[in-house]
Amino acid sequence: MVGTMSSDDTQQQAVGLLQQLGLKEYEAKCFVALSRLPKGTAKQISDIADTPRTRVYDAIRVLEAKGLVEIQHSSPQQFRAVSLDEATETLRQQYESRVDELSAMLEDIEPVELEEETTAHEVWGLSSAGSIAARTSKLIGEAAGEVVLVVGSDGVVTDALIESLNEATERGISVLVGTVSEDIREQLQSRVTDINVFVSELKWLHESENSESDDNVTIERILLVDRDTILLSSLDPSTAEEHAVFGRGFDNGLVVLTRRLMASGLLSSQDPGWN
Amino acid sequence: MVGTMSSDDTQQQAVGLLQQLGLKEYEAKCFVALSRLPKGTAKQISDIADTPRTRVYDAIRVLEAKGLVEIQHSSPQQFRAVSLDEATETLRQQYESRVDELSAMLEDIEPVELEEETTAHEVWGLSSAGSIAARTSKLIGEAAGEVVLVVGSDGVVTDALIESLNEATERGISVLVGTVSEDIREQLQSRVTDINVFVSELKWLHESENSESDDNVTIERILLVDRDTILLSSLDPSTAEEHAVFGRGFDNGLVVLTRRLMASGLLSSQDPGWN
DNA sequence: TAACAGATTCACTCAGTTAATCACACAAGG
DNA sequence: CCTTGTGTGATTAACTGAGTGAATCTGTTA
Repeated sequence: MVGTMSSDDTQQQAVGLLQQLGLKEYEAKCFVALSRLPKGTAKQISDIADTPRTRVYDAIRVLEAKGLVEIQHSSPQQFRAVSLDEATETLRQQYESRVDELSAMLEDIEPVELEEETTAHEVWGLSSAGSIAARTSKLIGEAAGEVVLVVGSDGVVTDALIESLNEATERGISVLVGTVSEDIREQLQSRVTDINVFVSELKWLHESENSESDDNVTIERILLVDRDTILLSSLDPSTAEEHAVFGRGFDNGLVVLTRRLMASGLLSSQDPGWN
Repeated sequence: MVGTMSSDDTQQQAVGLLQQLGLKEYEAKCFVALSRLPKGTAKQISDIADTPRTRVYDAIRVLEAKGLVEIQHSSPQQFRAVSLDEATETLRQQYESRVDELSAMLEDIEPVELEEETTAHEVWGLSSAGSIAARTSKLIGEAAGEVVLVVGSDGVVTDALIESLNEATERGISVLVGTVSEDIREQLQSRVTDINVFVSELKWLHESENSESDDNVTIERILLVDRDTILLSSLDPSTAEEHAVFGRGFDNGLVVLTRRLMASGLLSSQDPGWN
């Protein structure tokens, strides 16, 4: 049913998004309603937005304070939403400034006792596709000599990733990428210079894991940097979430395992029978 | 007391910002605490963050799902915040994608009944410095022939404004700007080509408004575009908020008033005795 | 002017969420 | 075996927001 969505559904989703962006339900509903009218009174908004008319005023007041709505102080009052461009720009700027402010503060605070031991042998878990992607780029950017990457789906191949890879090859880093499909292989080969991409036949990685146990989670990325840092993420089909483990240290168990794996994969790739 | 802030205050503010960015109090506190440590256990976090230890686990779980924290599944569990860069980047991207998605949806929805009458004689009010600035730029960008602007403080002179003005002069628009200080005048004259900037002696605009009534609000901007559109904003000293009125239509009362005002100001500016 | 209708504000109830505390199961070490 | 500390879950209290109706204000009409 993707692609076919009732206007009502879309509206509901927009309300949800607005709420995630910090608005209350009434505020979100009123704004969406106002976005559909050149201008409107409390009554009109109340009808369209399906909110108690008596609360429209509160909601609009908040929206006005946030710079999303303008008010005509007549009787009855008229309201109208600022243009879509202005609204998104306003929201964006508010958020940017908050993040910047926060960033500055945290930089100020950070200095506390820091007695660091060797981080070796540790394995950390992290979630959220966004932050895993960010970590991927960061690690590629920090590579000293070699990057080995296996991409499990085309969702991994973002502009940011391409950029990271190009930046790495320019630094003289050896970049070797394995993919699951010819499509992805071609795309990477053409967009990244001096890269070595091959289509992997690692069926045992992507096909149903034998029979029992794992409810067929799929490997999304494997990243091995300088043979001592590993990022491995998988896609949980039930929740559609991406989870990753991250390890560092040449003799970290996970790193060793993956290194062996990659080594065997690399050898196989030279093998004619390997495709 | 600005500039001198206890680490504790800063921490509290950071927590507040994080909450505005969508985190709960515990989540925010834990993240700030973790930002001060290379890594930490639930107990350490609980001590620093001043949150019940038994609730740290929940909070961290949420943070991990949002991509802000990574977890080492040992005993005891160890937690650590992703780097500041990664964190802000993650937050930024989440927000960006939401705004983009929202933008797309609202564009889809907007078409509802639109029977527009003449918008003349209406005066609209809007708040939020950010959105007033956005509106200012938008109006300058839409100018057909003439822009008259009075800036009441240097807070108005942003890069975005400079850009709008330059873009306007390049289109052949006549741009005339009045300022309150020689500083601002020089800055504008140097950064915008083909602009006419003068220092206004409009004391009656900026000085205490006579005696009673207004608790000395100050005029922040006056923008008159093509002699038929006006944006006038003032700064409320008690709340430090900027409020604006916006009117369109050649015979709109507010527009007429301002046009007369500007006209007299412009004439005076030619007058040697006017400074 | 009096009465009226709609517009607007305010105060209140109810429900869901979150903060805060507690009780308990579990593991490691003495 | 007891002690210490970790981790999970249940419970209560405080708060926030949704929803509703009464009170106030406005302009209009009889």
